[in-house]
Amino acid sequence: MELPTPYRYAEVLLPRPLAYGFTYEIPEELRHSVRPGSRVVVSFGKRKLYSGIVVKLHNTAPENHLPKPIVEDLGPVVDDMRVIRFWEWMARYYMCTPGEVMNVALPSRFKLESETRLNCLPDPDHWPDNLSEQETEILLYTRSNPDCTIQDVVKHIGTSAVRAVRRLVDSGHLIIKEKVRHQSLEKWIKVVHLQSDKEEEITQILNFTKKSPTQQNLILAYYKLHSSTDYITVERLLHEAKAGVSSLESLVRKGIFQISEVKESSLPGRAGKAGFDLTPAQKVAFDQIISSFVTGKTVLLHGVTSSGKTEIYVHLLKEAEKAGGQCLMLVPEIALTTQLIGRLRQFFGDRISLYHSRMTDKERSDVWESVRKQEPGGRLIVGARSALFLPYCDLRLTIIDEEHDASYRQDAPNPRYQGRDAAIYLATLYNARVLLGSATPSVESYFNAISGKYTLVELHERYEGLSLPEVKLINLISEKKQNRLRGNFSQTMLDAMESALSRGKQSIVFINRRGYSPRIVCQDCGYIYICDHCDIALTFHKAVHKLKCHYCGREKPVPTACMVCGSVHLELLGAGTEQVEDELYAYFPSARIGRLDLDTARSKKKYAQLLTDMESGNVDILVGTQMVTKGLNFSKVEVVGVVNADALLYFPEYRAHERAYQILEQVAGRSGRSGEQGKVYIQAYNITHPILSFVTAHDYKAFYSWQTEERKQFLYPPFVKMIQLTLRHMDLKTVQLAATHLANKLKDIRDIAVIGPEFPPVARVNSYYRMRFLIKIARNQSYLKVKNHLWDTCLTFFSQADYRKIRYQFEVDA
DNA sequence: AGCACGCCGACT
DNA sequence: GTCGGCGTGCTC
Repeated sequence: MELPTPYRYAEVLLPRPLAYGFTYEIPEELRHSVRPGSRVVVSFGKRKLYSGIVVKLHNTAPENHLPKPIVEDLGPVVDDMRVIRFWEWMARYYMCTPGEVMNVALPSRFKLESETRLNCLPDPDHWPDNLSEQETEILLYTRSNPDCTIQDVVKHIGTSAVRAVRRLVDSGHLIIKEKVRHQSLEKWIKVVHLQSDKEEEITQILNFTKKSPTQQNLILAYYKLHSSTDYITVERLLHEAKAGVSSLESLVRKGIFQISEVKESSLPGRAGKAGFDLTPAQKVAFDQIISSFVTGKTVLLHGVTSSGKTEIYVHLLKEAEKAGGQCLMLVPEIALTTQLIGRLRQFFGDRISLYHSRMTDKERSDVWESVRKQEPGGRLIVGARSALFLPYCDLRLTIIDEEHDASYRQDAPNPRYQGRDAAIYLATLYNARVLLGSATPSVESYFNAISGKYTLVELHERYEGLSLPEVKLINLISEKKQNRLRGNFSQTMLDAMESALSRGKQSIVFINRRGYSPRIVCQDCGYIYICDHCDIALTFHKAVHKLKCHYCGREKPVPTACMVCGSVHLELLGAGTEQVEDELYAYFPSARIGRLDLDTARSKKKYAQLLTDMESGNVDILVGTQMVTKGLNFSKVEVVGVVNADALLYFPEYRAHERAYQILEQVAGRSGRSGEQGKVYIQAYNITHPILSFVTAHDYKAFYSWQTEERKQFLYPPFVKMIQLTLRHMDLKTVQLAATHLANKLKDIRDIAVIGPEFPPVARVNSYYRMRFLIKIARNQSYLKVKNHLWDTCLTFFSQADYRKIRYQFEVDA
């Protein structure tokens, strides 16, 4: 039993974009249990109940108002206050509110919001006579649907019901109450035991079940599992014996098996496979990492594709596990569903837990609890960027795989943060070690390594003496002149794929666009079909026979004639994955072709199937977008083809070249992962672009110095800090006017350079016109000071009546 | 962000 | 008069 706290008040963080926590009074009877990290139910506003998190206890009574009492204590969800400090840091650094951070941090199971329930007076005799028709209707509805919500009434009667409901509530004819649902947080697992009085020999038990082979399988599977694990779950046993529930149930009825439910937290973790040896090169890198960790410095591991970075991670995790504490391994979202997890499971069994947004909320809150309580499954976490928010108590190692990957950045909604950078800050809170790994490090991280802030560890050798793939550039202009183009492919590339196919090898074809064709143009009047809500051409999708907008997701039917001039001569311009796939079917009729893009990967099942088929060699050619560049290892891939490199190189964005280099080098790295050297063919109209020569030579350092030169000259990160401010509104004139006026205000802020306002490449998205500013801040200026100043300026500016309806957002470290 | 409240124009 | 639309400001 804990002693009552001497504190009367609690600062409670609510899941709303409010600038700060609110003060509530802790009632006498809750003083022994409420503490920082507790989840409490509080009333907020007129009648709503929310669950919030206590961030602080104190005795300072609020000056201007009487605090409301805490209604209920739901127990702790955070034990270590560094978790809350991390939220507060993120809100400050990325310019949003702590409530918004908390909102993404907590699994929704922890976020309660009350619903208003309506009930009428049961006896119609007490209803007044002067009711309007609508009021009667509402009372009748609530009588037959007790505990209904206002939304239910609205659905039945219409929006106009809201006011009538309020009148009925005021006159006391409708009773409202607030209801919050509570759910148990403990995960229960069904475990199978052999009945205690049936400890006889296996042969004897098998005798009981002579007549049923499935039941015999179950018993054999039980003995098999029993020797290797401490407990046997129903799920596992059925899977192992390939049996159904019914046969297990009849064994229970016969009194052979017993099934009990236990809390998952009470189970010991299952063991994994024993270790393996690192290659000499990997061992050298491993030792360098360890010795840098001793000094506390962050390490950047730059290892070429297929150099075995994962093996090093596994060894580090093993060491860390032995030492105790918690480890976090961050990976890009997409890599989670693939082979990496399988490999980690091999070594760590169930002791490693996953955490990502595709999990169910139940699964997520289970992991949350096991991390908070440091249970066996809460020590090794592999997750996407959201795993940063788990309630660590003893974080000692953070590994960030593919640290350059753009998906570490969350760009909507708030908090808009860079997961890699936030992970580094999180690690400093816990004094944990950090390892960043990549074959194509981000310019920022490499800059930090060169300047001595990080330790640079390099792995130049590919695993098992493989050589890096040979890259050939194909000049599309000269191929065209020599009549060596077939559709989107040069003959050279097709020949290479043909040759691979004939020897049972696989090919990967990369094209940076999904759909069939990114534009439909009328050949007579030149009209291009664009989205009604965005300033962008619609993409033709053949599989679903629709035009799709890749910005807002809206779909339109495919036109048969031009909507402007009526001409039927509509032409498809440009190529996407669907078209390339179709073409390949024509060129290689016997080949098995798979397609991997957002459209085919949307279903988890299909995606997994595609990967399995690729692994087992049931697919000969894989066509895909950037998805094929991320964390996929297929040993039989010999040829990688890039259909059109130009499409990557000319984006009006300072990171475009970096991204292009990363994508090309990563996709090239998919080839030649076992035995023979891989071959990469890159088609382009301009083959003289420097990026292409860096990729051909696999020369990251040359790319880096070329790129930093460019950034230094034009003042881009890492040479300056940069914040992007975007304004949006449905009306073009309104945004333009506001942006011009805001520009004047921003001019007055010292120590910053403001570029803009400018229209982004796509000015209108989802019916909103956007204008943006780039704000550059010298590295030696106080970033926080400038941000505060910016924040205040915008707050005052946008509170003016004329601009109140303009939405604005900051992207820090844009 | 919700959500209530209050002001104002349209219509029975 | 009453209904519904919308702009404004507060929430411990």
